Amino acid sequence: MIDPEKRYQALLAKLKAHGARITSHRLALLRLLSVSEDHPDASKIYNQLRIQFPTISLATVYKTLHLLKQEGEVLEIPLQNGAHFDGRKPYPHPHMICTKCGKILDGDKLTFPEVANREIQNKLNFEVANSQLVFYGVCGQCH
Amino acid sequence: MIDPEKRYQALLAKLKAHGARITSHRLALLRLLSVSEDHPDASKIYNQLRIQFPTISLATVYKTLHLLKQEGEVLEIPLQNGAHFDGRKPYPHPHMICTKCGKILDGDKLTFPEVANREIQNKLNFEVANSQLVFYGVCGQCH
DNA sequence: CTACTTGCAAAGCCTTTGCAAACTA
DNA sequence: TAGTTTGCAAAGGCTTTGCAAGTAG
Repeated sequence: MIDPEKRYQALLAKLKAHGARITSHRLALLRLLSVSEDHPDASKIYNQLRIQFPTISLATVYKTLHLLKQEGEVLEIPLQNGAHFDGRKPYPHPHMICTKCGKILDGDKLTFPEVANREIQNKLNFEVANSQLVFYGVCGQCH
Repeated sequence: MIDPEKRYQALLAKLKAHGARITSHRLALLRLLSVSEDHPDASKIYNQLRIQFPTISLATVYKTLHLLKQEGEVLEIPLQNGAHFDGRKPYPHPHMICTKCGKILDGDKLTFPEVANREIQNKLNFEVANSQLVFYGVCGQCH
């Protein structure tokens, strides 16, 4: 499990180390990311932050997400209808999307990516650096 | 290996069975799809077809691709910078994208997706119906 | 004070849609 | 002829960018 407070501190430390300015909007975004288990998209983050900061703009959300992505602290999950973001587990991992309820499950404990990378290396002579693995189907609750 | 002529005939038969009208633009698009091993995007298809049909529009390309997708005869590969299409192997399969030369390799002979689906089913109780598996890295030629 | 950050509006991409004209069957 | 398909232009959704005003350090 990830401790939201620890994650928040880690994100904050990274921003500071990078020399970025610490604004209230950024702090709120870090807080939101460190708590969110649901892989929000930019628009959802924007709407959440707007509750506390009515003047915040979507552009600021995108800019800050971009910054965190560059620092390797946010994982972008590009889907057909826009990108979703994971600020708790910023390393590539499989995602399972339930086509009934829309939930996005994490597959960070699955071991098949290693099998995949090995097979791709051996059979295709292709050196995998990164991957984007999305599975669509029905989750246990919906089934 | 896929025989382009056979694939072309199969696509054509499917269109006819669907009751769609056979236009010269559609024939040219089918021909192009059945020959293309490089997973073109809509814009590339459009530019190729424009050589022979200078008045064809991008909208027509999208509409015809949509039709073929619905018939299950074209696979859409959604990437960050737009969708690419595979009209030769319209079933889901992994793709390897070389970050040096941009080539998109097919992984339709790889076996790990079965391992993946089984692991996801067993560990997460999630029933996979579909998947979109993209690996980024360096291909043999570029390495 | 200086440089970074913000909000706004505009623009960029890719894709879809509405509609009258053209065309297939 | 009837109904589909086409090209065009406009609009849609998501994301980025330019810039003047605001703010952190």
